[in-house]
Amino acid sequence: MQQNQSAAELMTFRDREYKCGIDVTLALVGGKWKASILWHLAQETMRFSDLQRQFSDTTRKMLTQQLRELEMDGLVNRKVYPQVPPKVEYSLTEQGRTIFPILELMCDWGRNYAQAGNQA
Amino acid sequence: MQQNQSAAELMTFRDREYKCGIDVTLALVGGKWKASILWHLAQETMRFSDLQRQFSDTTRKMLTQQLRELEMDGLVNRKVYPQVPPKVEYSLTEQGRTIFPILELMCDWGRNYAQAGNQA
DNA sequence: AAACACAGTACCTTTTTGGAAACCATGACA
DNA sequence: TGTCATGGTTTCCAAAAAGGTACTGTGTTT
Repeated sequence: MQQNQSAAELMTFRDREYKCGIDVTLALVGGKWKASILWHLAQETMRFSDLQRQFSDTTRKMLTQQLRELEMDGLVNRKVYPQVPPKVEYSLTEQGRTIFPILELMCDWGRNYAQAGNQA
Repeated sequence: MQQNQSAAELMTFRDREYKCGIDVTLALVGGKWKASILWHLAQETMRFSDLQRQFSDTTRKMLTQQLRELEMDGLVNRKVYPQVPPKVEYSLTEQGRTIFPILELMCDWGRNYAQAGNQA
């Protein structure tokens, strides 16, 4: 009497098990920066230094860490131009683009929430 | 040349500032349990003990903590019946229900991702 | 020969989150 | 009188996430 929508199928992702797609999604984009990074990359391909400017309140280390994980998870492309000084461009993969509708809703919902909250 | 969609307006929520609605949304439901809790409550009102059964891999402490925060944030109702043994029912508020479309998308997207990933 | 630009890496510390185990309050019930 | 059920709280500890600072590599320019 408890298997209504997701039934008994467990999902596996990076050696962990998840009962629900929501948890998989959060594992992929639930950190402090990933969703925003994807959102920005959805607007345009960006170099590492562009991202640094956009996310000026984080460190290079955090950015590269998050980008590496997004890349491993197949959501982001990393293109290195063999030149000096280096040039590296980040963009969304096909799969990365499929998450856009969620980000859009999250963006609107959060903004509405903040506005409503401030009026109360 | 950088203000395309969210412009210069900062959002405030619980003494913190956010540049983007996405970050607000993640602050509200981005933890390890909150999104799932909302998802379950969207299906039906539940007593605390029901939630404990559904989330058998977490502790009472975490559950109450998350529920309290969701309540403070206006997403969840807590109704106490004055009887012994106690009976407490949790349900979504109006505002809590507005997040349902996001959760639905997240559920589908995560499930698709997990399936596709397992075939690769 | 020295300095610069870009895109990092390495190492270490701090903060946040999650979790285990024990304790509490109350009225009903045996 | 003692036990049970429900819905918690408290304290302490471990793990994970995030952050700070310094260092690296390499062609090009000065």
